[in-house]
Amino acid sequence: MSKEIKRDLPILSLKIVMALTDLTARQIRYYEEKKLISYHRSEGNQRMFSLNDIDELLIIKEMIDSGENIKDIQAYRQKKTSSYQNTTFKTVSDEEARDIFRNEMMRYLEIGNNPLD
DNA sequence: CTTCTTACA
DNA sequence: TGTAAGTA
Repeated sequence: MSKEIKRDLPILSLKIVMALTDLTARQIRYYEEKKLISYHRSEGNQRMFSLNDIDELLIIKEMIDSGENIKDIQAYRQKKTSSYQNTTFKTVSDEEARDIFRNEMMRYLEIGNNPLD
């Protein structure tokens, strides 16, 4: 049996996520509305989050705090999702994965979305 | 008590 | 984004 934690399992309540990310319920729901994050519901239409969701929320929070447009982040995620099929995977740690994701996000936001163009 | 949606400031 | 209102 694996001792690995299933980080993609939605088991966290909004309250916990708020405490873990320092985001308000309003912000989290807003990000969801803008499709900045994928979401899952459970009994009673309650939002449930996974550990991976926490990571993405933290990243998005940084993006927004650093003044990025909702639209750019949204565009990035759509592109990301649609190009997953023929991707070569290699084993990386969660920390590496988060780092890679953040860099990709940063790079994407810097290229082709420059207001000065 | 916690969360949800809708709507207004 | 915050918050009030009426629910589930």
